[in-house]
Amino acid sequence: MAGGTTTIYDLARATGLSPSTVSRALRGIGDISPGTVARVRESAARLRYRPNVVARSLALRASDSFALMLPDIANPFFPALVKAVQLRARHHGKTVLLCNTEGVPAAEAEYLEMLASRQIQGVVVMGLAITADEIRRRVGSGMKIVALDRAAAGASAASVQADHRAGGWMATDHLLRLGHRAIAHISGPAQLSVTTERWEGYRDRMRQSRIDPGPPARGDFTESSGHQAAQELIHSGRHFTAIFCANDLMALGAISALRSAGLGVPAQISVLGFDDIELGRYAVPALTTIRQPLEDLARVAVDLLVGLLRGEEAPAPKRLAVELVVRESTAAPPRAVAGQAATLASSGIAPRGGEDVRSREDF
Amino acid sequence: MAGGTTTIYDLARATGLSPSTVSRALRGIGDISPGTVARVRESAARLRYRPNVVARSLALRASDSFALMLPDIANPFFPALVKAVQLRARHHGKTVLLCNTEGVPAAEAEYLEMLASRQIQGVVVMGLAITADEIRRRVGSGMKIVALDRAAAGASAASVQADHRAGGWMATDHLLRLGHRAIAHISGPAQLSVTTERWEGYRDRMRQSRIDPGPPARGDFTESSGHQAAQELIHSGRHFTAIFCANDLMALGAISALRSAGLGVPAQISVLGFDDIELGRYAVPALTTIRQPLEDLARVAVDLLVGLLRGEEAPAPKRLAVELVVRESTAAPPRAVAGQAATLASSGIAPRGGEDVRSREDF
DNA sequence: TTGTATGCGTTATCAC
DNA sequence: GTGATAACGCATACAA
Repeated sequence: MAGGTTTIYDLARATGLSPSTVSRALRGIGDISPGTVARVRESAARLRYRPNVVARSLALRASDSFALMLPDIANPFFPALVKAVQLRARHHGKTVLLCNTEGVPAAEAEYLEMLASRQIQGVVVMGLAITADEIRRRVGSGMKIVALDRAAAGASAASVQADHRAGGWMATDHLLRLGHRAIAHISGPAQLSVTTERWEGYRDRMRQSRIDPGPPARGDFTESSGHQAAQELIHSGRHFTAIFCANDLMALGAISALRSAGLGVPAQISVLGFDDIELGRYAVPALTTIRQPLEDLARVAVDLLVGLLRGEEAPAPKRLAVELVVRESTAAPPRAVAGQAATLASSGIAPRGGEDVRSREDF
Repeated sequence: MAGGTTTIYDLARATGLSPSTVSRALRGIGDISPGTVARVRESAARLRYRPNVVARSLALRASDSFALMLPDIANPFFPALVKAVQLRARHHGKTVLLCNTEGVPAAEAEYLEMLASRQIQGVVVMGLAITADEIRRRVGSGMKIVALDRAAAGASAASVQADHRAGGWMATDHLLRLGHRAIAHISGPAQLSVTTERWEGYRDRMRQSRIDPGPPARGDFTESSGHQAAQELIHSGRHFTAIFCANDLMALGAISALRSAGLGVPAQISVLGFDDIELGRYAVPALTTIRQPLEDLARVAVDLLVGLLRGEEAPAPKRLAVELVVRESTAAPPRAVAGQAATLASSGIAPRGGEDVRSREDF
């Protein structure tokens, strides 16, 4: 045990066996007698043997970890997902390397080089700027890719996504059923597929009720962008009694802006988010939202990746159902001033009426 | 270039040099002629050579990454810190492995084994259950440890912390200056040093004004625990006009509970947090809080660790200053009902008066 | 300034 | 069932 660390050579010496037998006994593969296995295990425990993962990776030309690339861990949706992914990864005996790209393509490319350097052959990507095909072009076809909550840009990648379009549809439907007609939408970054899909769901449901959806206000999924978008909406003079925000964080920002402008939520304006982050539950008012199945997404993504790593074929893209969670930020539109509830002029005390209305899914 | 990857042997063949010369040229160490360096670099670029970090780690018996262990990445304070740490790590050419312990000692131990297996010899720990000495006992003295925002439990570890005690003091001082006398405290997990220190700052400042601080309500730094603690405070019938919460997340939870109970913030009850998480800025009301110098903490911690890894001695524990950030969740206590503002009986409309008061630091 | 030989700890391919 | 032996790709002591 040179230098304090025990190796299989030490175990070989201790047991009177050969290194290769020790190696096999430790991993329980090949034909080894139960007795030897026991002996090896015993002295491994006694000598506090710890396998050297680095040496193993070198010999195997493969690592036991994979990467998780995401644009911004500061968005509360992602930490929860990271947790879920790590949990599932451990279930497979894998560790995950977190790569924060900040949405900048250069960082993405740099990370990919890094992964290749480390013999890492699998990556779960979320909201990336570059496509799976570009990834392959950069680091070779050995890299297994699973797109999480994002259209598989490039035919060959496996992917799981929540059904964002259905989510947009359900959100809008909920507001329409409450009686809203003037529903604004604050969307996310234009290039992201989730942005488009949530918007399409909204648009389709609006059109179904013969209402012109109008152009979305543009945000970037941060709280401050939601705040700002809502402010612009207010000052534009555009009429609306509800806002469907493309994620919870922007919804929180929007609520903040509305209240600062003297507009009650949900008394005057209803606000609906997307994701169902923990924070939304404790916000005041508690956020009505579309829940993404976080654990399921993580589980499916990791399992998919592990499958690819084992050499399995990429299955067809998977879609997971979302769910409407009705809380307190949505209510019926105000009765009296229902023509201009959202203009700055009407920022006094709201007429009661919306507060206690709770909606149910009943279709 | 066997199997698609280029090695230094390939470069040696391409340049007519030996592998060791190539190795040195690539790293720019030893005495090598400028000409050979250029030649090596050129063919490295042409053959798309990528150093195999795994092989290097094996040869060096050391990894180029370090670990960041923290209890719960779902707490918004941590993602921001993770970002800052990763940023600084890249500045040193290091990558960081994120270890989420969920506060369970078994997970901590398991992660430590994992680190040792990977030849990782440095770790930045936050809010861990086990001490630095226990870490050393487990994985040997080779592990370099930097405690971040936590007392260096065990003499030998380096550490950086914000000045939590001063923070507790400043928070309480701010409330006292606004005119509050009955100030409750919702604290964190008892075994954490930051919990104790923040509480001590609160206690000292209270005593300085000859007010009995009373026992703190106990939370665990989650929003829901803040919510619950505030509820219990309300139902206890105990009198208070302000709450100093040991972190922002609990403050947000407390505000939620207060409002649900019909208590206005800050009109009836002032609430003050700790950390200055992004969310607090956009909450309604915007959270008054004690700001921790996130980037500085991360920078100092990483630099400290890199120093230790280079064989430098652990310097004395470092303390970084915190800062009071006054926003909207604190105001003067209500005038009229100043005797029982916090009981459920008085949950009607609050007397005005607190709303527009803005405090300044003026000492 | 450059080359040779060896080791890092493991796995895999053979042979016994 | 078990044991030699040769990779894996890089770094380094030593020799030239």
